[in-house]
Amino acid sequence: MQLISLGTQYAITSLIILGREPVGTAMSAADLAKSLESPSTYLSQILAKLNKPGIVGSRRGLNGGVYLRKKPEKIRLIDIIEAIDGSSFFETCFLGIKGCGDIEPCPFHEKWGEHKSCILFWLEETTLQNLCDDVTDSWILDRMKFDRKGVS
Amino acid sequence: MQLISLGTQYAITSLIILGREPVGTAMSAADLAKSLESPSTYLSQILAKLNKPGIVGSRRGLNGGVYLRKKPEKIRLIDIIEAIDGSSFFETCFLGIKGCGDIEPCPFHEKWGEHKSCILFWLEETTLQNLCDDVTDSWILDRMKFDRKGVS
DNA sequence: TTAATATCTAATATGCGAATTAGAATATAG
DNA sequence: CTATATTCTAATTCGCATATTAGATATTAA
Repeated sequence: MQLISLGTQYAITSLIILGREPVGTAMSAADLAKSLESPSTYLSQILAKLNKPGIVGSRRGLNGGVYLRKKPEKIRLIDIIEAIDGSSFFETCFLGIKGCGDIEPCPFHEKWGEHKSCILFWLEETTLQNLCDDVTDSWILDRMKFDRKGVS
Repeated sequence: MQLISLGTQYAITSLIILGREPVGTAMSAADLAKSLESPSTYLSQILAKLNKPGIVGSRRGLNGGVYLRKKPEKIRLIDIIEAIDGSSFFETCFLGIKGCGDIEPCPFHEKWGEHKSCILFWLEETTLQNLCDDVTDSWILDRMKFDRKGVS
């Protein structure tokens, strides 16, 4: 059991790597995938889902790749999660009872609602910038497995 | 995405129904399954997992079934969840980074840890008795789809 | 214009939890 | 003892999220 899917985990880690470069810097899905040890075309598909909400853009061809379209402080964690997983986690009943709601609540409705709100608030206020700030250089270097051009 | 599995949802609802009867009252998995609209042998397997931790016992044969072995106020929600789903939710990293921990934390480690602790505390202090108390008669009747012997 | 590099798209495969099924074992009532 | 009700066990099937693959399309550098 996980709150977010594997695909979203890949996406967030990719964006943390991307977010440490100047906005607009492109990285290929293949390079990012090498870092994450994930299949590159699969990562490509995942990152493409961040295109519609305007989080990233992409360029085909030589020196192309995926790049941020917003400043990291404008990208909220919840936006990334919703783009890929949707918002089902925040909408479903703890007991899986259909029809559960304020009118006919299951015995978990109120308390579980509080917990969900608490998590939701956190995901809304946390930005990619916060994540990039929290990450140590050694942590990120451990995950930069590709050869960066121009970096010895 | 869900915090608990479908099987655990079935188990909790079954126990709520059982918990409203005197301790020791047996109900067949088939009857309970009718209430939950779940396959009965599947429910049987799920409820069997509550046997080892001493939450329920079972009797084969005519008038047999599954019965509570503890008072509802002694059965904690967390015990039910761990018996079926295990405790992976409370042990895994938000980002799925292996090696994530206090020593080499991922950028979510601390905050996510707080949220998990908060939920864990709730699941530890909530008992089956609490759930049975919170449930309204009409709610439970909606879920009692089988013919109860001796009840008109 | 050509070769190399990438994304994009869609179809397919894989793996795992969920669900089903069939039959064996056990208990009870009469 | 027999018929019936029930759990127990293990094998199988199903469905979906995850992952892979192949080919089309686009871009750039030279």
